[in-house]
Amino acid sequence: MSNSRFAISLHILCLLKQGDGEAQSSEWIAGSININPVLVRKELSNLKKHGLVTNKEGKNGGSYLAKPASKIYLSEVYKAVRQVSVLGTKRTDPNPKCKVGKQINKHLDNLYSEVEEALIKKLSKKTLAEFTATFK
Amino acid sequence: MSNSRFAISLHILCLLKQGDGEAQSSEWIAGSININPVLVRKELSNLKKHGLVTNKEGKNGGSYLAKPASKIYLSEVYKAVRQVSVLGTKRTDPNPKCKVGKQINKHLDNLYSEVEEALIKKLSKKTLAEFTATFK
DNA sequence: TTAAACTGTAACAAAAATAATTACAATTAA
DNA sequence: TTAATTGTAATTATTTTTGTTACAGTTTAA
Repeated sequence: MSNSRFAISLHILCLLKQGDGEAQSSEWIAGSININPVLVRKELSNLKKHGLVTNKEGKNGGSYLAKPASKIYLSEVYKAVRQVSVLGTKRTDPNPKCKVGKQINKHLDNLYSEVEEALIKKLSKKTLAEFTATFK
Repeated sequence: MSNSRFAISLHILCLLKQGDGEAQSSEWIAGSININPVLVRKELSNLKKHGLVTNKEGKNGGSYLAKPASKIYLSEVYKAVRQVSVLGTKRTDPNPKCKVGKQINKHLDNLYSEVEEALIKKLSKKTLAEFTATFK
């Protein structure tokens, strides 16, 4: 993952937690993260799809957490933004005529799954509430 | 990490292990991975810097493992190619005028370190020999 | 009932990261 | 001394990521 979706989503969630139930606009959120509001809306839409946020359209609309911060595990955030494997992907396929080339992808996939599992396990031990608790 | 350096490096190491001490040329390696030989040479140069491979220049030159595959931990491969944090990086800095924006990077860094530690721990449990052992 | 403040999303453009290519000097074996 | 190889710089091409523009749809409230 070399994009910044995890960081952006977590930042959004921190702001919503801090907002304490009040609807926060994507414009305001974008201002804190310092990115384009459209990107924020895209991430919000994704977080919504994964059940982490809810929102209101229209005037005075905005977003807020869909459940208490103490019930949001960081592993959920990871799963929501996850696209490719932790250890990267290759664009071209290896040479199937080579013994190693032919089999390596399968073995890499297995390895990546194991590693990702460990990562998710780690993230599932921390909640959004715990993460934000250390903010002074 | 959304580039494919880990996969490429591991692929190289598998080929060298299979090559059983004989020098393998970057051209041949590139053919198995199906990428440009110059990229292979760059990765080899990096793996060499990290003490995982050795090579011979000149005619009949090429690369081979610097130590037994049973002594090469996958965590070493990860550390050799690691550039940015597992969970991604953001290009722009958050707004320092915002309470959350001001502090989040520090907290993200801590979180990333913890997660990466878990990942490395996982990878340090598997050697190159074990990884290649399952290749038929 | 209409204007203002929002979200949602598509389409396109810009910027950055990644990979490929070309070129050639340096090294070594035979 | 020639052929096969590494090492590496410079350039180009491709892909991914991010930003921008535009506008339709929703909701509130004057």
